[in-house]
Amino acid sequence: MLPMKNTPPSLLLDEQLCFALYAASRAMTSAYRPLLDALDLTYPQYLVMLVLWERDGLTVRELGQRLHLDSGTLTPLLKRLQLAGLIDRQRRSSDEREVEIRLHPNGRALREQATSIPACLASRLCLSLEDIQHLRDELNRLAAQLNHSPTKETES
Amino acid sequence: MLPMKNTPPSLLLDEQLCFALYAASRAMTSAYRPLLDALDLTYPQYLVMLVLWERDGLTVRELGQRLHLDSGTLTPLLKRLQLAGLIDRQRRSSDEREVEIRLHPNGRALREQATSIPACLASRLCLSLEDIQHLRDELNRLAAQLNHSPTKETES
DNA sequence: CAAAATTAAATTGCACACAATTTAATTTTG
DNA sequence: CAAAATTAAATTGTGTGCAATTTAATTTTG
Repeated sequence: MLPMKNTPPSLLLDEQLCFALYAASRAMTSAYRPLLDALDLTYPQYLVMLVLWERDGLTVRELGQRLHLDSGTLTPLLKRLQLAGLIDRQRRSSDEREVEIRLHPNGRALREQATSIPACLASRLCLSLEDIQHLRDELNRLAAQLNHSPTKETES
Repeated sequence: MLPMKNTPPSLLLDEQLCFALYAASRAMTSAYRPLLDALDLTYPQYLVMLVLWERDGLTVRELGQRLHLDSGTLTPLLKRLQLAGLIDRQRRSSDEREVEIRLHPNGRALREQATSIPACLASRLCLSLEDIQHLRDELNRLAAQLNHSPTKETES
């Protein structure tokens, strides 16, 4: 009775969820850029600052767990934040392998200038707060699915 | 009567739509990686091939419009695809400014090996096809919103 | 306790993204 | 038609992402 519409997955670009994600993510980063330029931050640097404003004194490893980034990405990024005078990096005396990241006063103060950014972006989406939250939750579920079911299970 | 829940946008990482997008997009790319490794393609290279499999003989500019990428990204990527023997690049005689990208037989043949990839990925999402399509459409609307309302309008 | 295994950062190398500039070809305009 | 403006790629430079390796510190184990 119902229209049998079982279209198999195609190779058409515009039908790919992956491309919609890729394009939307880059569009979002581009939308942040002019706002972050005013704070002299890149988008990934902004994410690091969000984490540190929530909880200061994390290690590189803990930052990486929060953002799903490894030391190959974080180490040079954090060096740039340090050079900009926003953070401090120092080895933990309790475990010299770990590097603790702490906010400098400048970095803590920068938070004030960032408070208006989320609302500024949200206003451009033409979506209700509920829709935004729902979309965010869907994306988080999606990422969790992808991260928790790797192609090759590491057989125990 | 209804619970007044008008939470203002916060700076908490886990409440940001932008981070959900950023994380989901990278998780998606990581999920493609093992499948694309078998074809010796990176994810952006795969997107270029998707476009060319749909319509051959586009210029760098047309490819860029389709993927929202500029020549700074595409030129070296296309050189690598050419080096891999998948495409051919040559100036248009009708307009020597333009470079036309054409599939090599190898590049055309690679399509067969790619046909199973979308279904393979879709199966990992634990979402119905309808849900996937709906999410894709929402993301496309979101990207369109962000791309069509730049922060600084270029005053005509 | 010393050798082996593990762990955390850093480093190296490659491939994007993207702003800004350059080069070359075409189109517009005075 | 020639100079000016525009356009398309390429180039240059910076900053991610991420795999793979290296270095140094800690933990585990025989």
